[in-house]
Amino acid sequence: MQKHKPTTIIDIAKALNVSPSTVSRALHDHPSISAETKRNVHELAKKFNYQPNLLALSLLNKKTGIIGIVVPEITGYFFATIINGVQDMVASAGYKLLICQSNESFEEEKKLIHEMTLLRVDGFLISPTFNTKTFDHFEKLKSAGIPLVIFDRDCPGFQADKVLVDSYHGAYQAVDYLVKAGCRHVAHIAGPIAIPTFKQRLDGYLDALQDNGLSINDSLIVYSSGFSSECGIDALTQLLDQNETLDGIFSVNDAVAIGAMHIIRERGLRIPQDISMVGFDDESYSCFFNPSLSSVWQPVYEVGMLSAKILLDHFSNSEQAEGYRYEVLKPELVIRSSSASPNPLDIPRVHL
Amino acid sequence: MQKHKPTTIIDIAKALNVSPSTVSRALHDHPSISAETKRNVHELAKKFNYQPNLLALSLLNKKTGIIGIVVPEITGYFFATIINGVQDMVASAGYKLLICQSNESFEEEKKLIHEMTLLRVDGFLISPTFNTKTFDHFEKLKSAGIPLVIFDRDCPGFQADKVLVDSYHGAYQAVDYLVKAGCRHVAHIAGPIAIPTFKQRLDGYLDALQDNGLSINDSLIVYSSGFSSECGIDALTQLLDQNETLDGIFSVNDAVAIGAMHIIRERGLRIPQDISMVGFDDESYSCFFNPSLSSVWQPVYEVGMLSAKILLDHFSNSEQAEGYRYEVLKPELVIRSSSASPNPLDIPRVHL
DNA sequence: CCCTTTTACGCAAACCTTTGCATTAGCTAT
DNA sequence: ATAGCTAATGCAAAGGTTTGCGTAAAAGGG
Repeated sequence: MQKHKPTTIIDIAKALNVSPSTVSRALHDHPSISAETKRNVHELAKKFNYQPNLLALSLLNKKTGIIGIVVPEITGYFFATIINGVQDMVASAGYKLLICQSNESFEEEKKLIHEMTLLRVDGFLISPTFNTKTFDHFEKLKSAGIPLVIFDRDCPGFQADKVLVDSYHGAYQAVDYLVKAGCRHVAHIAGPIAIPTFKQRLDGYLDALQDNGLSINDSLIVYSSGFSSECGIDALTQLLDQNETLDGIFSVNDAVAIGAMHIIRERGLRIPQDISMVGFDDESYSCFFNPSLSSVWQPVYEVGMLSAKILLDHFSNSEQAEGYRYEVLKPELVIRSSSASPNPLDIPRVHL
Repeated sequence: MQKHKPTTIIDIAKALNVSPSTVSRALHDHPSISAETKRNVHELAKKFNYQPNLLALSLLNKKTGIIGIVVPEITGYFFATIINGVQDMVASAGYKLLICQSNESFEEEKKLIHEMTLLRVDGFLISPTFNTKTFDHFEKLKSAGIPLVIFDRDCPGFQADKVLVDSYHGAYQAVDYLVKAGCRHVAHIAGPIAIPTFKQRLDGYLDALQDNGLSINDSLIVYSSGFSSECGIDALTQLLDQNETLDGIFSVNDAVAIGAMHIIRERGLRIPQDISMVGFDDESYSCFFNPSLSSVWQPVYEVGMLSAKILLDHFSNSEQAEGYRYEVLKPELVIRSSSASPNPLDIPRVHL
């Protein structure tokens, strides 16, 4: 494995006894280069397998063509699909994507952003950690003139372009549906309400109950310590041990819902006859559970596409339109068989 | 959003009336710089918020500190977890990761590798497309002296460092278990056998049957057109429509198995009483199905860690040990309740 | 007081490419 | 013949950093 150093424009220039500038111009088909020189250059470039050094170019142009994306995790349908949306959008504009995971660590997030700044990425797409309460590291980007778009998770008080999903609306739909389907004692497995997204889901739950004339029972709200199925197990164990009357559950996400369903079955209860269940996220496997899990679908791919689009707009229209974009996409309730039908005569509409 | 250009070492030099070299040395704590100068430089660097330009450095050192990883997809537990393993390993060595998806497209794979070469990534981790039959683009990397490690999917005939999982062994275990549990008519939902991984799973299936003295029934082998749950639905519909006797299924992966289980239930058959099921991959949700899905777990995270480690070794020991590393990791059968217990008295061991 | 070290720093090259501004030669038009 | 033009190319700077080597001044030794 002989390590040739890559051919440069200078190598070609020497071999042809011309200057590097001539070679550069020939390769770019500059009009003031003779046809013969061009031919020679192209020929030699092919022969030596010349590849332009993008580093040198980036240094010169002060742009790398790389977009940095920071997500809390890539495992899981949600962020992976957002990344797909981003990828597809930026690739079509000739940009490359540098993907990093913060693993929900604020320190990691700061470090990653810093490192990517050193690499001179042209812009950022960021979905902040749940532990991101201060935004100095984002402000730094703004004052350095590096465009950024926040997606999926809001940063209250921080001004920037944002692409979010209307969690409140999704939650409201889900709970409203449960109530209209006959549930009178709907519980909520909530996420940490310090986080806007989960506060919104809780609010949607509360408002939907109240708008339907149901009173709120605080002991039907249980807070999950995390977002894995194991947390769902814990949450539901806690809930059932309270012995409250209970005929419906709105879960903060599908993974948790699945853990919860496991416990429901284990206690000999039936879904949806005894307890209806609605999740959030519409994971790819949710429709294959038994019973298939009703869930709130989010336009994840679109979030990715739109975020990327907004970022790309910064590159082309440098004349920064005043103000920041604030886009809120609508989720959609997908009804399957884990929740009772509103009209007992209806057969549940099963989505695959 | 005023776009300051970033401070350079030259700005500091001018402000202090010294040469850039002095600033550089001061920042690197070079011994031949006076304590006072160092103090001044550091002070000003902090004040101006100086950030070294990694592009210039990369250009100089001919290394970027970036590792390129090309995977067929990032959606899904398998590759996402491998990436986690890689990430953790390379981060500890100070490398950054450029993640790209080929979407199982050979052309895309070639294009991505080419582009990443232009960006001068220091090395590659590649899991080839199912459509990658020729390896010229890999050979190019080798002859350019760029180290690469192939993982998860083998490239027959191409010499390189490889980290693979022993699919044959996993499949053999699964089918051997099904037979010992009493299944006499074990079907296999196979992947495309043009791909070594799936050929191995098929071979494991065949050998396990024969070693147990069972004959092979070709109509019990059905080929799935893909790897999603929808494909499992198709495959099993086809299988059941043949009306063959059938009491066990070994599926090419969990997603397909889940689609298959859906159909089994729909036809009024019971799992595992009528048909036992074992999948492959041990997805994170598999243990929450009803019944929970037995599966072959693969050491995914370890594949990532080891692949990255081997690549990193190339950077430190440039004195290339002769020959290529060829690592084959062992998968492990995880028995849950979708498969009958070997001894009817045993209660199935349920893994969470 | 002079020679030798040491201390502290500057110069310039190297990494690779692009591009505005010469520069050269050959031609045309006057 | 000569100014003016065009065609084809070269020069050099710029982008930011590191580093071997050279050098000045100060310090030390005899």
